Amino acid sequence: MQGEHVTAQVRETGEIPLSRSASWQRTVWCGDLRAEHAGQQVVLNGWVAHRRDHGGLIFVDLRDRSGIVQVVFDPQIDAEAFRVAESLRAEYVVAVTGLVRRRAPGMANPKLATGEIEVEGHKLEVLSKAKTPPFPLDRPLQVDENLRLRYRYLDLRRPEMQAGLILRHRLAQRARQYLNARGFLEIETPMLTRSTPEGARDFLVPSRLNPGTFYALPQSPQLFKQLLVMGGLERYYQIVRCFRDEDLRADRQPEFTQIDIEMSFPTREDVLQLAEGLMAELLDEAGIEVKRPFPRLSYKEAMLRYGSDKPDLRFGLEIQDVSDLFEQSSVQVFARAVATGGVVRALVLPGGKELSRRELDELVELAPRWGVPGLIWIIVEESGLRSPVVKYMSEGEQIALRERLRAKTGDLICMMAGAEGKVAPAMGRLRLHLAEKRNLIPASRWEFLWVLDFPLLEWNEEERRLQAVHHPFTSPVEEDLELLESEPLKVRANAYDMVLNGVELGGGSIRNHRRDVQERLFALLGIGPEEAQEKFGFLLEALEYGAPPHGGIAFGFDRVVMLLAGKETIRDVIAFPKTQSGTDPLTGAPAAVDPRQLAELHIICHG
RNA sequence: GGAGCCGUGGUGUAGCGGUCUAACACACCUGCCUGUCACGCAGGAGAUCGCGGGUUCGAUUCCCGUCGGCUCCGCCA
Repeated sequence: MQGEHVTAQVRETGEIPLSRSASWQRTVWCGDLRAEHAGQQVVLNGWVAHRRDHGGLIFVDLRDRSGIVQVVFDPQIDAEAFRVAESLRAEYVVAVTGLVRRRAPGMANPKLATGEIEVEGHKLEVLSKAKTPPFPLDRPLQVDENLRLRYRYLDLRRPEMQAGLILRHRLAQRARQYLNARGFLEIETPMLTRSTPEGARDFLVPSRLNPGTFYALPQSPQLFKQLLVMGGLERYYQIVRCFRDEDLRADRQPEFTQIDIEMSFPTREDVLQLAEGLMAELLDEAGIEVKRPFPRLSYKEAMLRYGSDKPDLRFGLEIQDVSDLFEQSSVQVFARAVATGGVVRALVLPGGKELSRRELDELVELAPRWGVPGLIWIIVEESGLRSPVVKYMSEGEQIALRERLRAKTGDLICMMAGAEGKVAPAMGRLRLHLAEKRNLIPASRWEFLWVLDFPLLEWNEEERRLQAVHHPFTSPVEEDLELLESEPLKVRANAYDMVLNGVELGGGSIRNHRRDVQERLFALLGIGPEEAQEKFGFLLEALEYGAPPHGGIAFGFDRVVMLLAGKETIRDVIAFPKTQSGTDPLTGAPAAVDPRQLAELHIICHG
């Protein structure tokens, strides 16, 4: 890029080149100008951000990717340039030739990086006129997102949007640099691949050459990266687009980007260290220092203490088990829960006495939406506990509860009882709800953690079968291997998830490199020998030709950028994202196609 | 598949059964203005209140449906 060269020269020598090959081409970027450049002749290219017309003097804020600089047009300096400046409007694209000069004392603008100087306009050329933009580009944004997406090229001119994409670029480069330095090779994998059972819904691509058959876009390059290490490439990475045809969320798009990593002969520890190092590097790029090693929690402990497999550790409100205190209780919901193998869990909101009766009732009403029938609140008063249920609780239970929870006067205790699988996540929701409501989440903290020892399998009630928690290629923990057929739900996986501030950033595992184990897993997942052979035969076969032990991890790159850019949705760090209904208002995708195209693809559409 | 919130000049909002002939700010247009930087001043133009139906003497306002956006649940190995 010529512009980059311009910048390099300016930064290294402070000298701005006199000209480019064409007279209107920039010799320096707007945002690079400083007091040291005063007295130098420059040519600027950019967009008119603002025009302030004082009648006899016109100020123009000229914007390019690097920033904004003020250009002054004075009829006594150049009458022709002044005349052209009078015709300028917002977003006109111009070339300005002029002289950098220090602003008069008291005239500097501390809000601008270039505020010490301004450019005296000598020549002004309009390269491109512009209609009035449909929404303002110069102030904190509050515009319907549909409109922003329809005019994405305008939205992208906003410095805030550019900052997100620039950070994204820098993070991607830093990741590559880190992995390159550790012997990882960036290798591309197919976008047109085969659909496999398990996992998310695939996007399908019809094959013209093979009527009635379809490619699938990859949900991730999982199998290919395993085949690459089996192919002896040892260390692989890719910053790669992945596709999943599921419903969208603020942090989920149908196409998204992963930093995908796989290596040969690693221990779990090797992968964790590599991943921590990578994240530390990326946060450093964003000017954030992180504490290492990252704390680790087992899945079980995470569910107990935080009611989530991706706990937000920026605040407390830890959940505690109090089942044992209520085995014999006259509080029926508690006693019955314990008697039927369930649990009683509690958390303390310090100072929660401030909540109004109305707010407490609201919590009770929310409980069913979190999947449990109810919630019991107890306020710790100086005189004792106050709660609708307190009359059923014995003196001993009250004392034991307070001591166990270390609840102080003025605190609120929230409790739920029932099956552990229901209560734990509901308590997790409650914990997040209270933290948000009470503003307990500090914005500028960066709390990483690893969640380890996930179960390998879980029961899918709807399909009445076992399914992989992570994916079917994850290996079981060695000691648990013998339980695989007898007690499959107790088998732990060699898997790990990295969490930052309650957001799942990435996950991975040590894979199966033994065919027999992989086949046993397929069998448990209800994939019989024939189906396994048909759909995964290539993998099973590869496992027989000297597959090294291997494992890796993949990060949701959009989420990393989102968090580091301080955004609330990954759409703000993706140049051209889709709406929640999966459409692109800019291009109109998805759209109907010509019947001839369908015919060629051997496709007939219904409805 | 489900729940919630939103939809009013170009943008963001106010109005929540009748002086609404729809208000305000910004943007836009015209004029004035030589030190502004979200310039200022004066004037002007610009809206079938997302769409369809219903209730009512009367609907931007209430109800139902529908479309679109967002948030969430389900879903996302």
